Amino acid sequence: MPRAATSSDAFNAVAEPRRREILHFLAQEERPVGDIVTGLGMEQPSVSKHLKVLRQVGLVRVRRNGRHMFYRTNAEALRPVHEWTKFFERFWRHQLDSVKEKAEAKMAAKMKELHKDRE
Amino acid sequence: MPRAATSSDAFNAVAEPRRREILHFLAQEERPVGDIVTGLGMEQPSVSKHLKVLRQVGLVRVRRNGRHMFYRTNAEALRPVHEWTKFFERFWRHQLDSVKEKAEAKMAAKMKELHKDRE
DNA sequence: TTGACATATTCCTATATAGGAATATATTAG
DNA sequence: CTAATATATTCCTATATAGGAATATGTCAA
Repeated sequence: MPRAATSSDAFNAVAEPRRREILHFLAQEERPVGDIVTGLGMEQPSVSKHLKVLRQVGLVRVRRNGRHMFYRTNAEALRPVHEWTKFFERFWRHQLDSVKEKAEAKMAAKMKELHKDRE
Repeated sequence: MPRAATSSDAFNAVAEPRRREILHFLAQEERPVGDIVTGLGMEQPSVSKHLKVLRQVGLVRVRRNGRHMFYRTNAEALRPVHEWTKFFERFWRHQLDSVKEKAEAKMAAKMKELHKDRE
């Protein structure tokens, strides 16, 4: 069995760095494809293909205006990814705490040694 | 060019649902491979392969104890994913706000109509 | 209608899977 | 040492890419 399709869900779609760049670029305001091409320095067919994947998983919305297609990021579709990682937040917080504790213990040991010298 | 390797970074590694299950399972405490196999109902070779990918991107740490390999999730390695999605949080918040505003506008229109009837 | 512009699609190829089956390696118990 | 247990690796195959090149589709302007 091969890997799940890039267009199967947000997790797979954002695994590609180029697509993350595009989502960032389209986060603030809608933009035509040409702006993405020049703005991010990618090939036009490549951008169109990435946009297709992003559209399939609902990460971008499109609106046509004449010959221009205006794309914009649909942030809502990123929530599942954010929520999933959020669950682990408390764990890395704890990890950081224990690193901090170790550093403090080390410092305390050093202070103690300095005291010894004075005795 | 094919897709970037699953072992190239956390984004690619967590695109696979099975690997996300494993990370969740190993978040609270370290466990031997056998526990993952029975706990999540996956094939043993499959679990070993997924663990290898997770190890390569630093998402899990291992410790040997006799014939058992104890794996645990290294949540810290998920921070880049969390931080990247966090940037979009304000956008989906705004989206929700505008939905809310529309709902409130609708409600206001209804109230106004009721008032009209009384006149 | 014809050209010019904007975007999408098709064709091509090398490559990295995920899972299943079989086997290899490592470690301990007796 | 040998058997048993725990985990890892190898071999296999179908499949979905990402990017490059070429081309198709769609829409407007004159």
